[in-house]
Amino acid sequence: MLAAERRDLLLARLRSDGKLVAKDLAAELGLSEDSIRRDLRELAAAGLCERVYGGAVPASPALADYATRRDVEPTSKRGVAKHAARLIRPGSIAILDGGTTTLAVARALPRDLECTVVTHSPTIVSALLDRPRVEIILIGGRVFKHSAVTCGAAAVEAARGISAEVFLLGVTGVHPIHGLTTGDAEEAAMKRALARRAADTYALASVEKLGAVSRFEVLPLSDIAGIVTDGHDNDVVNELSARGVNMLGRAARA
Amino acid sequence: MLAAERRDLLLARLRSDGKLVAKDLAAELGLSEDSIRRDLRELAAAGLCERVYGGAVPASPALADYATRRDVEPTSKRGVAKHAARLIRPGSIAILDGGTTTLAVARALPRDLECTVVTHSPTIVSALLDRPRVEIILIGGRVFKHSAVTCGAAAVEAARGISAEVFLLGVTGVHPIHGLTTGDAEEAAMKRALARRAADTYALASVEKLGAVSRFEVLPLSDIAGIVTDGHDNDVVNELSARGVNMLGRAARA
DNA sequence: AGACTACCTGCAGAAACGTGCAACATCGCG
DNA sequence: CGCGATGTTGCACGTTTCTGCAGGTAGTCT
Repeated sequence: MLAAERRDLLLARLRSDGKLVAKDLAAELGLSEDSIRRDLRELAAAGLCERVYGGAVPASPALADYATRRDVEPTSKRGVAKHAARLIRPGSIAILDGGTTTLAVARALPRDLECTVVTHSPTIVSALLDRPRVEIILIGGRVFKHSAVTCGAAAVEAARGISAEVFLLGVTGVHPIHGLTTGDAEEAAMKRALARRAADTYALASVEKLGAVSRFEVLPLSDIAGIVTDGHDNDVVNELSARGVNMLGRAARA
Repeated sequence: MLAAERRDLLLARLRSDGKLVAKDLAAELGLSEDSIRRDLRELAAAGLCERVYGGAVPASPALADYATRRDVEPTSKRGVAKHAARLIRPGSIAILDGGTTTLAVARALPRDLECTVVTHSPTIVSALLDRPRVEIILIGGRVFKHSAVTCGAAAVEAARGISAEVFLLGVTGVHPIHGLTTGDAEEAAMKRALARRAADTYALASVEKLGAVSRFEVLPLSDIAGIVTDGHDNDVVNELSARGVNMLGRAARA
C-alpha cells in the first residue's frame, strides 16, 4: 500500500464513517499507530481533517456534510452529554433524538447500563451496538439525509406505539422568547411526535445553541421538563432560569 | 517494447487500478525501476498523473477515490457486489438486506443512480447517505445487535407496506440441497418477510458461502430468481446450475 | 490520585528518489 | 559505408522520505 493511497483511504473513511480511530486503522492496515498518526497530523495540517484524541474527524463541510457536524466540538459537548446520560435511569425507556449532541449522550452511557433506547437515528443505533444490556428500538421511515434520521408520516406513525420515561431532544436554537427551534419543518414535526410519547422531555443545548434561533419552532419552553447545558455565567442561562426553566448540567451550579 | 508504448501502458494501468507501484511495474516489464520512474516523472510533468512516494496515482482524484474504496473490500466480495449492483435498475425500488456483502453492494452503486432503497440495516443507510438521488426507506423495529439489523414483529409489520422490484438477500450458507441458510431464526424470518415484498429475490454468495450450511433455512432455492456469486469452476456452482438455479456473476461465464 | 492510553520527539534502518555517467542502439548526413 | 548526434537504458552515488521503536509528556478514565 502506497503512503499516498493510505491517506486517501483515511479521508474516504472519514467521509463514510464521520470519524476515524487511529488504533483501529493501524490494526486494519497492519502498520503502526505512529504512521497513522503521522498521516492524520499531515492531513490536519493541510486542513483536510481535524485531530481529536484517539483519531480524527472530518473537517471540510463539502466533503462530509453530516459527518462533519457530528463531532464539531467533541470536548464542549461531552459535558452536556455526561449530564444528560444521567437522566436515563437503569431499567427505564428513553427516546434519543438524532444529532451530534444526542450521539455524544449515547456514547456517554455507562457500558453496563440496562435500559431501552428508542431512536429514529441509525447513527445512534451504531453507537449503542456495543452496549450489551441496552435494548434498541429503531423507528423506521423515510430517511432525511441532511441529518440522517427518519421522519415523515411513516416515522410519526411508528412512534405512536412508544411510551417512554424521558425524551432527550436535540435542537439548534434555545431562546428565552422563541423557545426551542430547529432548521427543518419535517424534523420539527418528528421531534414533537417523539416528545408526545415521553413523560418528560429534556432539551440538550451545548453552549453555541444558547440564544440562537432557527427557523422552525419545535416546542415552547413551557412544554419541557428542563434544559441540559454546559453554558455558565451566561445571560441566556440566567434569563431562562429567571423564567422558571429548569436548568441542568454545569449551569445548575451557577 | 517502445518507450511510448510503455507510457500508454502505465496510464492504462493507472486508470484501471487507480494506482501504480514503480517496483512492481519494473518487475513486470523486466526493466529497471529507474526507467519506470523516468516515465512517471515525464507523465507527471505533462499533468497526466501525480507522483507519490513508491509510484504514482491518476491525476484525476475521482478515479483514485474509487480505486481506494475498491481496495478496502475483499476481492471476493467486490465481484459479487459489482454484479449485484447492476440488478438495481435506475428508477426502481430495491430492498437491501443487512450484512457485509450487501454493504459492499451499497458502496458499489453508481454515485448518480436514482432509485429507492429499502433496508432494515442502519449500516446500509450510512453507506447511502452520500448518494444524492437515492431515496432511503429504513424499516424500524427491535435492533438485533449481532448483525445490526432490525427484526422482530414490528419490523415484519413495517415491511408489509413495501413493494419492490428486487430484494438482494445476504445469507451465510448456499447449498444445492439445503438451500439458503443463516445463523439466526429471527433473522431468517425477517429475510423471508422481505423476500415476500419483492418481485424477484437474488441471493448474494461470495465464494466462502458456497456449499456452506447454517442452522436456519431462509428460503428454498426454488423461491429465488437467482444467485450472484464470483465462484467459478466450482462443484457447488455446477450442481446449482444443473438443478436449474439461475447463476449470475462470474459463474455465469463458466 | 493512579493507571492507562494517546501523543510527540528523536533516532536508526530501509526503501525510494534524483543525478551524473557510461554503454548501447538508432538515426541522419556526408 | 563511416561518423557523430541523439536518445534510451542501467548502474552508482549521495540524498530524501518513510516507518517503527524508545522515551518522555500530556490527556483521559476510574
